[in-house]
Amino acid sequence: MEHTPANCRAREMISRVADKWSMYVIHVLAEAGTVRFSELRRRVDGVSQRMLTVTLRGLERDGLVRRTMHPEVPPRVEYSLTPLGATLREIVGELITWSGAHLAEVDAARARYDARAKQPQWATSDM
Amino acid sequence: MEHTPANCRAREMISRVADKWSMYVIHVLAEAGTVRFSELRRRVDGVSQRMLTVTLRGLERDGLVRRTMHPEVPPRVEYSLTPLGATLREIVGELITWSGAHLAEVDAARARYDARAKQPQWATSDM
DNA sequence: CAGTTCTAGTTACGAAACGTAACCTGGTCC
DNA sequence: GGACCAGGTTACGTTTCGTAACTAGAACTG
Repeated sequence: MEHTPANCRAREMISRVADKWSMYVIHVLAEAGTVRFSELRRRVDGVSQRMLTVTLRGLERDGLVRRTMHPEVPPRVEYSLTPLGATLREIVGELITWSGAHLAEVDAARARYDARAKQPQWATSDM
Repeated sequence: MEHTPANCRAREMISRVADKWSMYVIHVLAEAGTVRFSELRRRVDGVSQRMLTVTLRGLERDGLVRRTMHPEVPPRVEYSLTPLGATLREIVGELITWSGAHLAEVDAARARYDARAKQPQWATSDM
């Protein structure tokens, strides 16, 4: 895979989508279908109201998420994945599956790394 | 996919790996095989020295990247993907492919969104 | 023999992103 | 008339990030 224009732009796309919340939101929307803002906030554990707004705006702008506003009082706004978002969702799903599958290995690697980091220099690196 | 312990931790894993530079570095390492620090810096376009160091440390800690230091002067340090990193690489590759494939759609969606955003409220939403 | 060059970082500091908490809208309930 | 609802926005403090300067120690240069 060489440095074609497409994968140069890919870098930009990845920056856009590869942040903490975007993937999480896509995943939750994929699970839940159509969801209201506050329900989404409840499901995306740990997200702040501001970051959820910001993330959703970005995803909406990129055509990954559809935002439907019902002009009522109190307001009702529903979010769902667009077809485009659904295609990305599959990859996010794989990433989650991967995480589940390799969790133990990562934990082990971390433990090893941290143990080694605690050792001063003079510990012979006989690994 | 429910909220099992594994996919709860998956959230943590995603936060870890789903940042701008980690994916990019994994991708470049996958392409290049074994690479020295400065070569990597040249290939990962736009990364600062500090962020490359930080990113590599994180990936190394998680067992995704192997760091081999040759105690010479000037120092020589080589980085490569571990087998674990290689499995993740496949998903990153898919994400890049996706980006290339759907670039035009995303651009179009952005243009639409931005055009609409410029319109004041009184523009009837007859899309 | 003093000064420059090399790599792979680290440190200091300003800028940008992020999280927390308060406020806003305006119709309904008490 | 005050509290409440949902879905935000704004203000502000903290954490992260990017830029630039500095470090090591040997080798090469003048």
